[in-house]
Amino acid sequence: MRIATWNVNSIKQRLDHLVTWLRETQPDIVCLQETKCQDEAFPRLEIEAAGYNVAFHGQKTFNGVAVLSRYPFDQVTMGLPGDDTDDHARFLEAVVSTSEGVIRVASIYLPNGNPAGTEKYPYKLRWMERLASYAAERLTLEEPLVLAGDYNVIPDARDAANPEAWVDDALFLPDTRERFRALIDLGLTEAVRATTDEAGLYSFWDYQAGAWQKNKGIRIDHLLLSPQAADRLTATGIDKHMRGREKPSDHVPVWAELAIAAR
DNA sequence: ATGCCAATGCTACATTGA
Repeated sequence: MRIATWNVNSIKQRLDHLVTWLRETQPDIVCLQETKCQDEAFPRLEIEAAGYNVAFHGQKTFNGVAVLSRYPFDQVTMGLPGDDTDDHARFLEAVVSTSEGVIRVASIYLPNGNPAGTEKYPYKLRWMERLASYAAERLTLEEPLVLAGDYNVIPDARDAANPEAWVDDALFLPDTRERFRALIDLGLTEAVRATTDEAGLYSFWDYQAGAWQKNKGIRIDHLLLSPQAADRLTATGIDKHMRGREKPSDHVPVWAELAIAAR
């Protein structure tokens, strides 16, 4: 089974690309971020017509997450626990049933945190701590669990074409990377790094300054796997070609293949 | 040091993103 994550930067602007990509790559479960769409306007019918169940959690203008699944949803939960005052639509957890049991998946849109000198950065760090608390709790279930999304974290210098350009950025600051490491250290496996040590693998290229043409990318979209999911990891990939299409998202899909039979 | 580009909401330009 293939599980993918993709920050689409507006579901409405990217609907044609999304449906084409679903047909081409046949993922079983997809976590989307930055849908930028209120729930009543979500293009549910078009996605259902492509063969997917869909759960979404959006808001006006910004943020917004969704999960698409070829499997039926047993359970859908919106919002990351730990702060009732946080009204950003950045987290959606779904439990799906397969012939080999349940899989728990969360679509994550972790706060950017820039500029780092403002209240945006402590919000990011607190959000990461809430995510770690959630992950620690879920890991006790000993289920296949996939936390997939736009983490807004460059884990390592080899994950940026020009790491020097990011040293003061909220995506690469030591506190950011430490908290990402702490999350991994709970017992999660970062799927792409579990399958390759290659440098030069990116999931985002800025629209500005010819970043795509110069391949000045960063790798910030990740899939974190519980031990029960990591044990079944067989392959990962980054659908880089999607960045070269007309009117692309600035992010591309990242996916992991798990040895769990499709229906 | 700043704008570069793209999207939203709105219909001028501010805000957000990374």
